[in-house]
Amino acid sequence: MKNNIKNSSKSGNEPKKNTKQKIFDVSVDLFAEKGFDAVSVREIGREVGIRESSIYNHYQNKEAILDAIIDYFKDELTQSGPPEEETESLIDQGPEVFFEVGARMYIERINTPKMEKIWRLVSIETYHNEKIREFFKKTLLEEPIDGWENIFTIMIKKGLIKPFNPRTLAYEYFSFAIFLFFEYFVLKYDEDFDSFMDLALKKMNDHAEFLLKAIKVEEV
Amino acid sequence: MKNNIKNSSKSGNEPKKNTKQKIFDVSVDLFAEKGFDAVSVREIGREVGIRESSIYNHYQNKEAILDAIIDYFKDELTQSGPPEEETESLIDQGPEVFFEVGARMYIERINTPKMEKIWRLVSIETYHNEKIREFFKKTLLEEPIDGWENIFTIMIKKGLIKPFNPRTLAYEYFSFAIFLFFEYFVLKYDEDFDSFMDLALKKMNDHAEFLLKAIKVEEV
DNA sequence: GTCTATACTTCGATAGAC
DNA sequence: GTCTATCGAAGTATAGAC
Repeated sequence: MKNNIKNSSKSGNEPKKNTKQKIFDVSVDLFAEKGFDAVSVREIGREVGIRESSIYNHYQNKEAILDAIIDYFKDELTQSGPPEEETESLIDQGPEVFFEVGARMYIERINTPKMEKIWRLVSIETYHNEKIREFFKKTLLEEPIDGWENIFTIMIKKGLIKPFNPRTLAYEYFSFAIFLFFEYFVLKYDEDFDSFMDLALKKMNDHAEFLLKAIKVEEV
Repeated sequence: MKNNIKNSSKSGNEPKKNTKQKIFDVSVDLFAEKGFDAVSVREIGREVGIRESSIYNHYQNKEAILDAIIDYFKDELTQSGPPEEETESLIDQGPEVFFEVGARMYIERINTPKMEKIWRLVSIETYHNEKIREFFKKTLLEEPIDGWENIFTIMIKKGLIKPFNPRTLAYEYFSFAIFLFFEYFVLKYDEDFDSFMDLALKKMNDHAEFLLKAIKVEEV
């Protein structure tokens, strides 16, 4: 069944990769490297191995390719989202555990080379494209902030941390993640990184540890 | 003497604004609003009130206008830099005072509408232009981080704060400023802000207060 | 589904008259 | 220093043959 997705021809020849998929993948590469405006449809076609006019048999126009990429990005993020119901029980295991697991879950949203490139694309086109900007504001900033505010509220209720303003805590914690994204995807993308994810995870955990030391209720 | 800069004609007619200056100002407006690539030389000429070909009598090409803007930005930042020598004595007045004054000095680098627009321009073109990106990394990230590391080192030596890793503290403090810039200039620039500077100053001071509470040595 | 050919637009930049 | 006129390059997109 699954193979039918890749090749719908009856004779089942060698599994030639879907051209539409090729266009998608090539566009991710090029957009992430050069930015949307700096990539021409001709260039995409050249990399795929077809004429630019053939692109339009698969996507209505250049913008539609970008839209498809953003849709893919949204889907991947949604799927890798937090289980919701497990939040409470996870908190009960102590704030340290929660931050550790939370950061790992978040960073795992960049768990493939393709997703890492789309993160880059989103980061550098956030201003130039209003759809991306609104998506960034809502899904990558406001929703996480609300989520963390909620988590800190629970922690305070449970007496795990001192009663700071939970919204303040949410910003204190999460703004550091935004900074890490900006530092890596915008400022340092072309530099040598053995593994951004490992490094970011470590930095985020150090940050959480520092924050916790400041707000944790001492055990008696 | 100073007037000669504006109008070098002998007869001293009505003080007509320098065309080169007009091009500069119009370009700042347009680049900050739409981004460098999205603004054409024709559009700049139209706003200035001359043909696009006349632009080239004042600047060698479009890129040269951007370079001039960035140079202006650098000069303004350098001039408003910290006095260096007063750092130590300022620290002696207590960490609270230092953070307050430091944040104010920093935010005052966006003290004119023109500088605010160029901040925006820098923020949105940081990726697309390598000169801007290198400048951002060096002058707006690494140098301030080094500076704050130095300041925290002094504070620790003086016994004002607990002996955390000063570089960690520098990132804990300053990453929040980068986040504020990103949030404002990229994500929320088009929204209603009565005064970004007042709001950012307050947020930065709240952040400093929170940080201080965590690291300050209690007075005995 | 891919190709050739081409329409149409916009861009940065230059030449030369005034 | 500004204008008109124009060039060449590059871009998106479409029409129609195969």
